[in-house]
Amino acid sequence: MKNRLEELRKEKGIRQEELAEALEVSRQTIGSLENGRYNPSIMLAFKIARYFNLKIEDIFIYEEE
Amino acid sequence: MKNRLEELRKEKGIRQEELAEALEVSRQTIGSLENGRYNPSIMLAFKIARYFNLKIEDIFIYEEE
DNA sequence: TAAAAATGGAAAGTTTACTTGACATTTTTA
DNA sequence: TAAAAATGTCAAGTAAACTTTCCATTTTTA
Repeated sequence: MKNRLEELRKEKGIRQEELAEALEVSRQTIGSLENGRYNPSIMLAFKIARYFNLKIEDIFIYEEE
Repeated sequence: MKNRLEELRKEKGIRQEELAEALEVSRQTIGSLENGRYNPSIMLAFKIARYFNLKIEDIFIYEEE
């Protein structure tokens, strides 16, 4: 799964740490998502989508495997 | 988080086991999702949405806490 | 209405999403 | 260009999403 997190965060002009605080997760979690080390839980995906005013599908791009 | 899994599955007239096979998870996973014992991973949520030809947000209803 | 099929759900184990802490590298700013 | 800020990433621990196995209960069918 790919995602547009880094791109969207930079559009907003905020740091990983600020996004992490807004979403109530650690900075490392944001870094790990941006760099594809793992996928978000569905709860976190919902929080991210709400934060950016987008649908989950607009941020996270599902790919088989 | 609430979801419409049971409702959608019954509309299709299929058993938990059939849905489980289609999604490549165990029957217990389907049962656990339908009965709210836990939330799906985002990968499974994507598979479910694709199976029913819906958006994740049309199946899983995010609620705070 | 008895047998068969479907569902509910617990227990114990594995994997993955998360945490905190620490330190190295890269980027920005003074 | 040196210091400060931001990011990358590892390690070790916890939590939650899965698995398989098993058995009880409910629903369907013959």
